[in-house]
Amino acid sequence: MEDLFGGNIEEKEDSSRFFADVIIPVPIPKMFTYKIPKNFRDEIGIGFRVIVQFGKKKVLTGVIAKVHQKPPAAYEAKPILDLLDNHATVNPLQIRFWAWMAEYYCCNIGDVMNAALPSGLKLSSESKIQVNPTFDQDTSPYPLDDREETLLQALANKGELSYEDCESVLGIKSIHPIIKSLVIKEAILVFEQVKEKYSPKVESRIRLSKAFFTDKKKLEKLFHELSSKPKQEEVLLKYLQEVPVYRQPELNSRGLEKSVFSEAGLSASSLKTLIKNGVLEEYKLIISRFQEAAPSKEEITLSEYQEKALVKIKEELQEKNTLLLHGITGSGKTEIYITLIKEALASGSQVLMLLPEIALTTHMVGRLRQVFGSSMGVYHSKYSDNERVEVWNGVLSGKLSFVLGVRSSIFLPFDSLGLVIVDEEHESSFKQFDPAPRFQARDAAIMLAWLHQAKTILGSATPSFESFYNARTQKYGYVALDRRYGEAQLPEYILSDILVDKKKNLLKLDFTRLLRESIQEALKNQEQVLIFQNRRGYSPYISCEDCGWIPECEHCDVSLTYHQFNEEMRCHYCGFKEKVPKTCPACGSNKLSAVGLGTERIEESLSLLFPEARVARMDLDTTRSKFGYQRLLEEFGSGNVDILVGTQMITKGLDFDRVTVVGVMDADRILFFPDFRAGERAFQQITQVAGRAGRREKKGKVIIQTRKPEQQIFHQIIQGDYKNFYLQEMGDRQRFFYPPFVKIIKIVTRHKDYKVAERAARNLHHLMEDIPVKKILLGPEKGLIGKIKNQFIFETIAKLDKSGNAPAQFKQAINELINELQSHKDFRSVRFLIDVDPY
DNA sequence: AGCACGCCGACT
DNA sequence: GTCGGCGTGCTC
Repeated sequence: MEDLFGGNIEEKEDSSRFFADVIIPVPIPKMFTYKIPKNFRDEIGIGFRVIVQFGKKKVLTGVIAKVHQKPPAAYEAKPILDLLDNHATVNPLQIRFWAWMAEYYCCNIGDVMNAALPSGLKLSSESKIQVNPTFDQDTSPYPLDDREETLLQALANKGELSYEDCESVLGIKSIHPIIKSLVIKEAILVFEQVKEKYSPKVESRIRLSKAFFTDKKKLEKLFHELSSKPKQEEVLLKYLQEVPVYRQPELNSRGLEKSVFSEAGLSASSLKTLIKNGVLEEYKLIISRFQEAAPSKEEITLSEYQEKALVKIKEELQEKNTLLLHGITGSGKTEIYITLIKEALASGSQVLMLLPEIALTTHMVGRLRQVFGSSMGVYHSKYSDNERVEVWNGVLSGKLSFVLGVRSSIFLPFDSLGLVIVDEEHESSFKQFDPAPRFQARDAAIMLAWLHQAKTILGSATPSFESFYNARTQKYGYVALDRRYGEAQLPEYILSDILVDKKKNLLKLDFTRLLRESIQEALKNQEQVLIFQNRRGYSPYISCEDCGWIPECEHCDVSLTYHQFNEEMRCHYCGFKEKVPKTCPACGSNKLSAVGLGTERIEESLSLLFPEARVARMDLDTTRSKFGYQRLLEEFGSGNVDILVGTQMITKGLDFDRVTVVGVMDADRILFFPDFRAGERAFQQITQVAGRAGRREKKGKVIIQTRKPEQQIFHQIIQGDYKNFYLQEMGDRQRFFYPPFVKIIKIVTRHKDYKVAERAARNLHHLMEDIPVKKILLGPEKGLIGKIKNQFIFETIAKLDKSGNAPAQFKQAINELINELQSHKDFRSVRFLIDVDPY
């Protein structure tokens, strides 16, 4: 039977699968429609990765979002070039999640795809060259120079060369001109080759060949022959010793790791000979990059107190989808998490647990690994791309049903989440600032859980005001753990007045007498000390004592931070660095001095004040390497370090019994930061770092250096009075319209020309005033940092009514306004960024 | 975002 | 005369 188009019924079956809307990893607010070639119409589906041509030159990996039959009206769709998968790499739930994120955070779905897929799952297209088949050197009108000849010769041998190959063939860096010239002379063709970036880890293994394995007589004969070749005999014996194939024949198929032979000091050439003679055979096995670890059988025993909390959590989750677990440091949240995770897994659900990046290398991972073994995937930003692809595939195949990860792990291909935990939910690092998508992983995780009909638990000792507010207004469930686990006692807080000590001349190298004496005593008792200062480098800036000159970044509107260890001044915004000048470039004076306090300088001061102590520093500069953070932690944990100086990093997960003194160098720096959230952050940071002090039998001491000890917030921190602090701050938040009472959307305008940036921002502000939504607009104001990377920055803040669809309406309107502005020639090169819930 | 097409200055 | 600067328009 034939249909109208002359195809038979079988073909009609896939007539609904002519076209596909494809997500392309480019910042364009659209999906693109491609034609599905006949030969994979039956296989293709949502979430499959495909190769498509995009534009004239680019070949990209796309993800199918929709399959349909509607041909695009305005253009001829290009065909999909290839199908990369025989299964969906991304599931339909994820596509919905991506679409939600693009809409909510005002970015392109391609941006979300870029953030979501590990780059190993996106293909790279590599430019390669081949000989032009129509080229004949003898008849060519163009003469070739030596280099071109060499390249053609190499090409004739190899068939094709990548640009890198060309570089190594010619031994020079700039091969582009040569390739260009050869293309013009029609000697070569350039083509794009797509290649899979992910490469599985393979292991060489050795096993006995089939002939010898099945025929024992043959083996005996072989040993007879080998008696004159002791080295080969040794190798074979080693194999039989390690793999007793005659007693357990099934072992032979897996064989033995090749490296075993070399590690045993056996001859590699004898092994080679045995392989050549067909006695042994070598094969490759794809192995996991992650070590196998068996889950422990240990029972988690909860204290009576924890047990009660657990019951309450389950009760609350009957009614509410999200729950705030407000547990002070050391209250035993981890055991409760473990119990809940185990139960969720036992019921067949998947579990995702998010941690801020700096907390992910610590105690918690080790503890969970102990319980869940290698059935738990870990997704960390310091993992290589191959490792990430393996976690992705592990989730996809169902091998990993529990993942512990940083904010980007919300993008893993879960299909049946039952529980999502966000620990340390107040941490600002859950918010991605740059690039798009500018998402808040905690909020996105709640959305993700909702898509899966899963439950979310937010855990923190110092909840974000948003979450606490949601708990108090009954939107979230709420369970508090306000007792420390075991016998650990709450630390004693002492405020130490910097100004008083300064007057009495007791302030030495920025340390008050109280703090110095406390450190001294701790050292005497062989105890450890933590010093917290949220500023890395030696000092925030250098200044000329005679004329007041301060070195500033050439590209940004900030002073350069002085790093003493390499005598450099660095910009923490763009990475610009410069040597410290010998004399002041403004007045020639040589009295240049470092002003202010950074971790490096504190480290130095401590070595001067306590020459017998072993001091270490933990900040971005000392933990850049993959294991830098872990190494420092181990050093400190093993007692090789007496005093640890650090930034935010030390407020997380350090769980050491010997810490009895915690010093906060400059509490005012946190408190007087110009931001409505400064108080909230100060409370969180000081409480968190204080939580590191004194855990078991001994009470810890927390010494806070400040110039304004009378501030009420200190007394609330000291009393652990989160609630009253919250209530008081919330009064201001409500009066002055700040979150969580309003929704904030920040619009950032950037341009290399100050005037253009300002005018664009003003224009946009004007246009925004007419959006028919109840709102308060602030700005445009020069950014906190007026210039970053040579781009001037202006910000406008919109405060919106949270309820109803005002935010959605507003976002849509802004997008239209931005489009309108950008079609104007003056503002074409202006960048507008929308940051939803910027925090 | 890239990348091609297109129109005006300093170089062989 | 050309190489190349980056303004602007488009990508299924």
